[in-house]
Amino acid sequence: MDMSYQIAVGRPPQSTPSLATHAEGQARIASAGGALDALGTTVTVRKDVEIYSQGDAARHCYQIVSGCVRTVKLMEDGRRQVGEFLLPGDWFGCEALEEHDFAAEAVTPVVLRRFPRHALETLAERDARLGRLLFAIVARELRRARGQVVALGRKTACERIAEFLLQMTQRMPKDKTGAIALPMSRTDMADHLGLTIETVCRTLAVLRRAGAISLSRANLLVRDPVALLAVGCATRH
Amino acid sequence: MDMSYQIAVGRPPQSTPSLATHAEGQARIASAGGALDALGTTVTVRKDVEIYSQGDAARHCYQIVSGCVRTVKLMEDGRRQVGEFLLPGDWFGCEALEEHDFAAEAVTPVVLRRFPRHALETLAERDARLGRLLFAIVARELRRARGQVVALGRKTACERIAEFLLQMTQRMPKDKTGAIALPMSRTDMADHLGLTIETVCRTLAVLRRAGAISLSRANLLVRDPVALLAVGCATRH
DNA sequence: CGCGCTCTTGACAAGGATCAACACTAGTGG
DNA sequence: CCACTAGTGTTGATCCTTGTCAAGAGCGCG
Repeated sequence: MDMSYQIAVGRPPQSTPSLATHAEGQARIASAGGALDALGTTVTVRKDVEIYSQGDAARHCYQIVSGCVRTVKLMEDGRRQVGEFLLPGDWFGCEALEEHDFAAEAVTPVVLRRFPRHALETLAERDARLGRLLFAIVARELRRARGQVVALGRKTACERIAEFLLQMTQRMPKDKTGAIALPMSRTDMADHLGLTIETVCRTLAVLRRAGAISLSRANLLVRDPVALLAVGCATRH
Repeated sequence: MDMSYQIAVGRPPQSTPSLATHAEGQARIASAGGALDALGTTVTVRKDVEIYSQGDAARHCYQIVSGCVRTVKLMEDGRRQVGEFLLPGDWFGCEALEEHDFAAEAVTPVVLRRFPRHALETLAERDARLGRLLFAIVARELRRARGQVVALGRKTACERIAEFLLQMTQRMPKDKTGAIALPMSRTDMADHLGLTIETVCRTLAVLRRAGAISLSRANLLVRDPVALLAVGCATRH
């Protein structure tokens, strides 16, 4: 079987099986062969620099090699919504119709593979596997966006944060203690979860005091995944 | 040019040009010809009956002929989120990966065209235009979901309702006075907008008193689209 | 060492939720 | 045809989660 195009669902299977269905894996393409490689160019972007703006014509789409990217919608009055955080292996920008509706910015220094959309489309029409891959990427994005809709529409601050921490723990590489380094600031988290920085801080403090996590700045260790999963956030008060 | 597959963006061009970009048109397929017609079967569903459940294997996808459909996510404790309302011409269920993450239910009596997904996929691999159509449908869904994320994450109750009313006015057929008949209940609206019924009622009352709309039960007339667009919802109090 | 970040915590305000009562409408059956 | 009932919508009173405003703590960097 030709593996030059493949979708890996989830990271290398690691721990926490109860969350397996949450592992909204990244679609990636094995670098081995494929006409795709010839189309891409490698780009590096410094921290906090914009990759494209909202409203830009959608000429390229991207796959992350290393680093973390956020998608951002800015309202005229300055309110900000972070759509999602993207990690190595993740694709973004593929789904744009004519123009990008969100901007993309580097959360950390980032290395990307950049592909011209029209070339990708042309190739996809000759190679059905690539077509399926692109479709799966967008379908996965849609599922993730809908999960966020449920979180923002119907979950409490505590539930949103617990869910977010679990997701990040699934997606990020762990050190030997099982801890991860959150790449984004409190502001980014707040704007992703539809909260304020202060609420994020306070809720993290509650979870820490409850013994569910330990956290100092960026360094996060989920001590009690079950408690986080169960978050009616027992400490209702 | 072969028109058997086409994406019509927006309804027959009707009024309110300032919102043209909002008219997140429905992707539809002209009934004239196309191998697609042979694949579809017509289905009717009574009001409030489920078309598929969340968790169901995704065997079919659908296009609405008449009526209104909602997609619904139900949490274990009964909290409910309505993903979107779908109207004639709209597709749904195409984006599912393995199983549907939301249920689909008839808001009103509904007539559907139902297509087996695997047959659609097979056909799409031979006919690039159908492939592009399916991709565009999912991309459009994704854009809509992201708009909802911004609304739920960063907009006030009043802004969400104003935006919703404008969208519905764009998408629904108007009578000679320019009014529309909202197909869904207050509960559905509330669960779509991440609010309670009471807040929906009260906010509608505020907008009515401000002269921006007139509304009795389901009958809605937007009297002052500019005011609705501008909603900082002046009546902050 | 001190400046400028981001993060944290506290006090208070407010938007929206909850609880409760009532109004309106459509449907049902006598 | 009317009365009754159940469901949906509306409005009021009150509560609570989260936002706002403010001050301080911790950390990185020149």
